[in-house]
Amino acid sequence: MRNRELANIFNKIGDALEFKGEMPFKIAAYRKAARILEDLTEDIEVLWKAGELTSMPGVGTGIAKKIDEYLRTGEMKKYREAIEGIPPGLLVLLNIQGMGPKTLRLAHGKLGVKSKADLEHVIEDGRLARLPGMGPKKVENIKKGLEVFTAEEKRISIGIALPLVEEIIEWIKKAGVQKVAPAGSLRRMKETIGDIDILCASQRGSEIIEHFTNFERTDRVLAKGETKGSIVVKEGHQIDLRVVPEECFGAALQYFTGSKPHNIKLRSIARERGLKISEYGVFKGDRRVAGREEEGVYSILGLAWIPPELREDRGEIELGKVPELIDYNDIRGDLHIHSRYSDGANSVREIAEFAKELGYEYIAITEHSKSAKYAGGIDERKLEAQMAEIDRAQGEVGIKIFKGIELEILKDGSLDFDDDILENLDIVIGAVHLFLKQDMTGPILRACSNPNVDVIAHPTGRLISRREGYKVDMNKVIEHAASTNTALEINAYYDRLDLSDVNAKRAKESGVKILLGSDAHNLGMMGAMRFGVGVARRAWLSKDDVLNTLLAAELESWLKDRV
DNA sequence: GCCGTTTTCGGCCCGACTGTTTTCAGTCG
Repeated sequence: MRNRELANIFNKIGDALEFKGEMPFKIAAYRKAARILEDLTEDIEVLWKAGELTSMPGVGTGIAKKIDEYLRTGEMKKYREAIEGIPPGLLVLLNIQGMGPKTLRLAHGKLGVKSKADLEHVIEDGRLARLPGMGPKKVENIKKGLEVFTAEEKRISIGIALPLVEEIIEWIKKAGVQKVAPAGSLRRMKETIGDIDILCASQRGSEIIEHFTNFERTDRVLAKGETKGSIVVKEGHQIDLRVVPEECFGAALQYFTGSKPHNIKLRSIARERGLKISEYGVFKGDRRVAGREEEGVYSILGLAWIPPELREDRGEIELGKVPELIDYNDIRGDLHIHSRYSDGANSVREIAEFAKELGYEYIAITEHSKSAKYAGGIDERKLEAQMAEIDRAQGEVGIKIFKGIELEILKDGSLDFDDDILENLDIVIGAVHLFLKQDMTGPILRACSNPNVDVIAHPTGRLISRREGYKVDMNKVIEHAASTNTALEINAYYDRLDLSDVNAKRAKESGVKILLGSDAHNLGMMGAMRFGVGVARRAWLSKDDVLNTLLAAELESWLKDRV
């Protein structure tokens, strides 16, 4: 897949043209093309070979020609021209808060700034502040931006952000407000979150914000006004709170939830209808015609309310009706859990009892197998012993416990246990934890072909913002999983969330069943299931696409009959 | 650069904030 490669190039063209002061709409067109490529679930080369590049809205003849040129020759003349004369390392400075294209061009043109080091230098010696239009405050801002920039790329996993936000929302409620809600990418349940946005309805703006900034783990207060406050908590994450009047809450929630492309499309629909949308409402002339409720914003545009997880401008607006999405309450059980037998912290019985508390009808215990030495993988004898314990716990707790294994897929695609062992298990989850440096496509395909392997766990092996994952051709895996009726897992552990939403969407479209597994190693981690559900919703999955929404008996027969 | 049966040209989403200005440009979300 060269989608991302091309997206990067178009983004860089956007940056370069912006720096050079090119027409804003041209720049927007390149950025839009980049985004389309990032979101594209199909391989761009497939569309290219089929001559269907311009079938993507946002890709016209100009962009299509450039994609074609690049895929044919590995080069793009426009890109070369765009970055011509711009020192490498200059454009990344556009990512500094407070540093836009105009300021950067000024600093480059007048002071010869070519790098971050140069920039720091002209800040220190005061030359930047003396440029026309600049001043001490602006420079101070850029200086602050530089501090963050150094520690850049610290998007937070949804698994960290959501509990933190819930805690802060509880705190805000103590100031006596009713309506408080997360917004932004957190509300859209994106796998990682940049800024954390919270919205609240009240007439007492400054009072609420004062209270907000006194949150117990506040490290620094960045801003404190009547409608907006901004803090950095001790863990280093920035949280923004906005306070709007009650009658604007729906419009503001819609507005701050985004995504940006989704909102842009809504506003152009509004414009066609002679309406104007802002965070204060939908207006016909000066008259507010919607804005108290989020639903109203959509309905006045002739649209049904769209779940936040879908708001990415990936066709959800044109769809005209709300697709049935899976809900957390549809989940009847967790089928990827580790106990003390391998590297988990709890006994089978403790897990079963906790699962019952969560309202589950069933679970599966899936230890690591023997080659996973680092995780205390179990051998055949220990597996045998565990089966007896599972039978006992099942009788005592009164919840269906499937006997499973998270089976190591080895270098050559062979499996850690023999088939006669696997045949006696209810569920076998094939997984790669070793040989992370090599291309694991072949081994995974071979594992799918084994009729005893029901599921492939965390198929790419990525760890969000820590590890890219092993090499694997997901197109091939999805295709083969579809033909062997092997399920693919959305691993709900917040560092994995693998399959990603994009891959899961593609898998669904190919007819592959999805399993949601917490991969829990202690009771607390079982709660991660909700993050997995978030990914599933972003992937447009319905209840029918996900295996652990089935009743125990239905699941059992799926596992037996799937080949 | 993209787009369109009211347009093949002339539009393209919107508002706040900030700091630098004496009326507005730049940046951000």
